Amino acid sequence: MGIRDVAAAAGVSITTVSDALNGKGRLPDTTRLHVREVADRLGYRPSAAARTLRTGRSGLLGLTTTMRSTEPFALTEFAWFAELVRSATATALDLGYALVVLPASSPHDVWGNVALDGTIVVDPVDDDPLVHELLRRGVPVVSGGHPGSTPVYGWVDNDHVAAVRCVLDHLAQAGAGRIGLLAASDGPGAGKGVAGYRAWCADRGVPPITEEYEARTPGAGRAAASRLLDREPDAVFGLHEGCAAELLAAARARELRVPDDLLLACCGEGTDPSVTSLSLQPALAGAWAVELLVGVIEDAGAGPLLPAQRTVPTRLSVRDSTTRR
Amino acid sequence: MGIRDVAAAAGVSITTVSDALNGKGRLPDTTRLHVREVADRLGYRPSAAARTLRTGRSGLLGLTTTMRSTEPFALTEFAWFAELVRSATATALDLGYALVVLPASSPHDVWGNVALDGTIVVDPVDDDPLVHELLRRGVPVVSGGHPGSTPVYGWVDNDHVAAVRCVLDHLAQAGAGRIGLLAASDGPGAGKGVAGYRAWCADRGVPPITEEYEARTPGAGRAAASRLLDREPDAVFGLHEGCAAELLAAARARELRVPDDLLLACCGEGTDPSVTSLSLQPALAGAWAVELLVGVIEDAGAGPLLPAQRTVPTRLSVRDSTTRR
DNA sequence: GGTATGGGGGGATACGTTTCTTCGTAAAGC
DNA sequence: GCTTTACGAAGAAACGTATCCCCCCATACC
Repeated sequence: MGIRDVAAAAGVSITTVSDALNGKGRLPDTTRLHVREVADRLGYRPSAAARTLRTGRSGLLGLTTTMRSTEPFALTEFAWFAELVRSATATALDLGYALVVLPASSPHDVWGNVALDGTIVVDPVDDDPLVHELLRRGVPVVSGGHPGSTPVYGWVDNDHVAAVRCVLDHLAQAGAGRIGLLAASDGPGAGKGVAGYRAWCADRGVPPITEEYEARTPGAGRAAASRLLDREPDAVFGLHEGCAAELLAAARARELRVPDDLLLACCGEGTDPSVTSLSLQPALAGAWAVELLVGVIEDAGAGPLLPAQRTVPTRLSVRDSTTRR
Repeated sequence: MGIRDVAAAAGVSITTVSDALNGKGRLPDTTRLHVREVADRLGYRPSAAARTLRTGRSGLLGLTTTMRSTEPFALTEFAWFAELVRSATATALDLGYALVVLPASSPHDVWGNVALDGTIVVDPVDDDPLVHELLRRGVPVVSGGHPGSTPVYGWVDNDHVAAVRCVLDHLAQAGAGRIGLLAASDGPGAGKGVAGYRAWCADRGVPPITEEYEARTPGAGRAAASRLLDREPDAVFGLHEGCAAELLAAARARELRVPDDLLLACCGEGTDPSVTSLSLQPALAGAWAVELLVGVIEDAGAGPLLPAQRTVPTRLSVRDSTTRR
């Protein structure tokens, strides 16, 4: 059931059918309508594969991230990533594309088996080999998070330093004197977040109090949270999702009340509605990354466009955990 | 940079290159290695589009669900659906497929532009037109949730009646006498869930106490929860995600303590770690749906297989909200 | 009468694979 | 010496679309 059959049934040529169905060429409306009617009657559906082969466009965008184990999602930032993917999917669909989530590497060669018009790489490693491979194939790449030295067509990212400063300022204003930081050393933006914290401390002339842990190691978060509280801060800031839960548990264990004895704030999408949290707005990041990517794809050839960059704003939700009664 | 160039560079025929790269045909290892070496040196990558056109297989699975507005996810069951998608994606990748999430309908004809080897339809409507269209195209369909009268190749579903009974038994055992039910009337399995509840009540000879609301309407959940508590139950069961939060809020508003004055349990993925909840195990549902679908795809032609069905078990996590001190 | 003009439509090719079929040659079996 | 067998490899036909380019026929214009 190809375009040929439609052409035969309608008594016209293949060219005419293609033009009629795609609104191209110069055809009288009568012909156009006739062809469409015949195509409908036959239940004809054009082959996506053939169209892709011919035009070189598949309408498919890839989305990937560095991942632990075979899971396609980074567990450290599950809520953040899930929301980013949801938003990216919706935006892609709005623009006429479909989005497929792929692992950075897999036993089967999935990357080789799917034709991609472009790809979003979330948190690429430095000089990401996957990105280089994609660019070599001519697949445009936009990154989520600063791409480092990896050359890409564009990227979206939060201003991590400003974000950290925002939270710290808020804690200070709420009366905190000794602010501790808990971070997952392998979390996204960890380096910049910690650096921003140290810079802020240096500005104020206060000593930094930080503990880090590997998110992959079970129990490491709990232990680090406990170590942090050992150092007797009057406020704590969790740089990554999950930090809040660990800190709350550790505080409860030593009978510290939040916010009375300890102020608590964290980055992340705030599953706990009582904890002050700084949203990184993953929905915006996902949507903008897709918009950037589609822009690159559709403007291909329109001059040597510099890598476009967009900074995703953060949003601080002040809640009970930093509101002294 | 096609297979032709590789053939020319290696001094062999196209057939030989194809066979060498795909491990088919009868070729001495020397030839195979030589061809592969040349292909590598040239940086040759086979065209997924051409392969798809020729073989009729794209390695792509679709996943869709009935949705409100243009969002590709049903918001009522966000955590449930997100986890199902995550698990389905991972399983598909393990089996060598990629998964693309599509809306049931969209302004752009995305369904027509992507070649799918099969599709999972989550919570299809009765006699789903999308499913019929897919089947007409020859795309195998597996459904998540009972397909009703829609003909599909297989489905996965929870045993909603048993699930409800399980929770009610638990509440009764925990000392509940008057158990109220809160349900989103447009939630998945709502009909069966409520029916199961009524049946359970009938068995015991106790009057059912139910309130329903439309999840789409803002504030409806809060109002329904309040109405339910007006009827003075000593335990409440929220059939859908979000019910727990509404019920907790309503209980707090009238100074009922949980679990002392009111036992609380709900279905859902339990974002609140203090609420007893019955997980529908969306990860299992997603994985099994993919396995079923891939089975259908790869056994195509191996006899007229009856629709395969798998029942996803539920798991009750008993927590503080139903544990009397 | 000859030639622009423009609407309407068809032929043929290319996109890059996979695979069916065929072909030659050399060793082995009778 | 002649037929089987097996091996190694190539030719060529699809798969279904989009599109470049050309052709034909009126009408209109000089």
